[in-house]
Amino acid sequence: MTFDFEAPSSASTLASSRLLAPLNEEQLKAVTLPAEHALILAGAGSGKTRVLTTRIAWLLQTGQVTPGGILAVTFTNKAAKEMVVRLSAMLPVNVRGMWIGTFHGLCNRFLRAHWQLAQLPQTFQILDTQDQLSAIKRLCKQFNVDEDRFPPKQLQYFIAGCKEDGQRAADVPVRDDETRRKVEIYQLYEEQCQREGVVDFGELMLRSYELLRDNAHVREHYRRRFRHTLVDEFQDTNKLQYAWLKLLVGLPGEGSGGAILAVGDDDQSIYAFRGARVGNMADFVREFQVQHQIKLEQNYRSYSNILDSANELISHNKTRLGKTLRTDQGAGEPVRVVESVSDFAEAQWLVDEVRQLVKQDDFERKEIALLYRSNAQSRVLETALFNAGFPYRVYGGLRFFERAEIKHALAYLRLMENPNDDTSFLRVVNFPPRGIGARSIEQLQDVARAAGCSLHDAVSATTGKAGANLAAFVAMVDVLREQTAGKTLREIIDLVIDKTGLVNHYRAEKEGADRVENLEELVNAAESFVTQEGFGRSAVAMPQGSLGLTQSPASQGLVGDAADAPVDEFSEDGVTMSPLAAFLTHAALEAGDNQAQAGEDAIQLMSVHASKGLEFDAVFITGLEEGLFPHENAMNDFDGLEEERRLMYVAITRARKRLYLSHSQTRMLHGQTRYNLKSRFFDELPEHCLKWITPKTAGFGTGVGSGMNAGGWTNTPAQNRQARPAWGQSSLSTETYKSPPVPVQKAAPEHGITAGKQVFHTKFGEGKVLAVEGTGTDARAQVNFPRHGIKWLALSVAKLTLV
DNA sequence: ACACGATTCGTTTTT
DNA sequence: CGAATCGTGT
Repeated sequence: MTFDFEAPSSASTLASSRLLAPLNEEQLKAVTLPAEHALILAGAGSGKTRVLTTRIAWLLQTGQVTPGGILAVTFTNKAAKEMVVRLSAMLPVNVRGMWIGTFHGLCNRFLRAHWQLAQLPQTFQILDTQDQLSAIKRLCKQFNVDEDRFPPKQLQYFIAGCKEDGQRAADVPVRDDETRRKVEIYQLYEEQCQREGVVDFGELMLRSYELLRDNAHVREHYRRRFRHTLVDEFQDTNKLQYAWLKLLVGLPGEGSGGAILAVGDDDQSIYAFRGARVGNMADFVREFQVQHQIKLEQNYRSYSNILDSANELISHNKTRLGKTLRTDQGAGEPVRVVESVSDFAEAQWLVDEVRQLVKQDDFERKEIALLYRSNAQSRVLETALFNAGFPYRVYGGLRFFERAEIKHALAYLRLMENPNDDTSFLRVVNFPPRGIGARSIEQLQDVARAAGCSLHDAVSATTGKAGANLAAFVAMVDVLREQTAGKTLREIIDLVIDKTGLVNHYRAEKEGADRVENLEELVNAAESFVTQEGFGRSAVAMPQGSLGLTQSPASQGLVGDAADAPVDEFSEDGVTMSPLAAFLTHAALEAGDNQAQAGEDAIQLMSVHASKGLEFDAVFITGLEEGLFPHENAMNDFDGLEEERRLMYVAITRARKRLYLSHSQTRMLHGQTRYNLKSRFFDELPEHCLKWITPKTAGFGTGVGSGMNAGGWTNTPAQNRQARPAWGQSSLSTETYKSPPVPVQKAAPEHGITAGKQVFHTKFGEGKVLAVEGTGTDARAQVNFPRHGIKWLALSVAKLTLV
């Protein structure tokens, strides 16, 4: 094996070979690429993180770069943290010198260092999604925006979308009145944020982008510094993030920039709905004239029945770069396919199967995942698991720093840092209640508006009893600020939650025990944030010179930055962050875990989206039905179905040993029973990898009523409680281990319209019935008309005739 | 200011 | 069906 890097010392050759030994040929090639732009197409389970971290380690080990020359970008804090952990396990390097973090974390770091250039207050605060929404609502009220015509949620979506595309209000093309108004509001929102000294997530990116765009010397500084930029999950980057990378590194011919190593998998692009642009991969190859493209197709996770299923499914997508996973692990068990009569039955069956997995097959509970397309589906599963006494853990709820009581406490802390933060001001000005009602606040807002100042500054100009109460509130915050000067973070937070009356307020509430506990937990979180400082801080701008390059040019120890330009904007001011400021940033950028269920060995429940990047010994993909998965709402945009298929691909490739695919004939949705066809994805899987293990019972009449069916599961009372239409005798096969017959009669028969049938509509013409739901006058049918698309039609209204 | 009925509206989500 | 929000009444 030959390496084309500069002659290393014998010691580092040894060390390198130790690093490189566990790699396969593809991985090795990727890790030891020359310092040029490269794209790694890393299939699921192909050792992507290993390549990324080994690449960094190898670059350092062979002396090609110093820690300061490394920039590694990820999407989640978890991924960033994992990279740091694995890297430090690989070699004793100063991880601190490197910039490893999320896009937003790194942008925050930029803006903290260059707050003046970015025209931000030094103490700017970060709005999370909730804060942003409430800021928009407030704005709408102030400017009398019709909230029916312009729902705040939609405005939020609009603004975030603009920023993801790198557009300021002035850049948005206006086609119609509605857009014009939205853009106006966007502009007003921007002004409000600027006045209050707050930035939302999109703004962190956009402001950082503009900073680089508009300041050539800053841009040059970073381009010279970062010799190697590594981007994880590149398929998830949006337009702005890619533009940011282009500025930060520079296109070929633009001089001093380093090399980008982008790692991604177009088949796992499942975030187009929030602005991700898979096209960035192709653009990257073109614009950076990428000469090195490597596919990692060796999978170390799953048996081939699982992998072949994934391969076959994804091959139905038209727009892909093309990639086929392979494994040496042998076929393994077949993929099991299960059909249930109802979502309750499905849940019950899952519970029984899980029990068997644990009892007989020695699966650990935490190695079993139940996946679903939408979070609403977790409820039935939870109920069944709960009744069976199984410990389980649901991902995707409120996270720690998003809880109301925590946000209240943080709002006080933020006000101490930045009194102009009106969002925080309004959150706690009357919480706990201190006699400042809506009337007083309106009055205050009028004053603030007239004076063009923050609510905090307007207080002194407010008179009367309201004025006195407000003055008292402001005084309290001011006193807290003074009292906590020089105190430790723990002491500060202790003092705040006590003196503001937060803890007492929740103590007095009958349901408040959890909230008190959470507030105490906040104190602990602060404590460990301070003591662990230096670990897991990758996404956070940290105090005291950890931002090497932001030191003044005269100072020593700039890593990886030999030729330093005299840039006086790089003041040390942005670097000296108080522990409190750092903690607030941490809270905003890292919302924390959602309640860890006591670290128990528990079954894992999560949406397919949330499962990306994880793996389990056994995976159940539930609710594989038309309309649900693929989701009906996804069928509107043209890439919708393909993204659903990628989602399914992600789900399948989570499984190591055993995979179950489950669908149900009926499902409760919005309080109504829906009759669904099984997902089209079943037709896209290789027959020989599958095994149908649901007995093909004769529909509801016998299968449910008999209490026990051929599959061996017992019906619960819950199932029997379910109202059910009278089913026509269906001629379902009773064979157990065979492919299922084509979708059978699955609709209430009274109108004769059933899923799968061809119907005729006077206006839309001929179409195929996809689903039928409801009964009597509520009955609706979902019909796919070739010319007019998929429509829901009320059977009592629409004239549908069977063809 | 708050509590309680009425109503509305239901993908996916990280930062 | 169930949550989250809304509006009215005390």
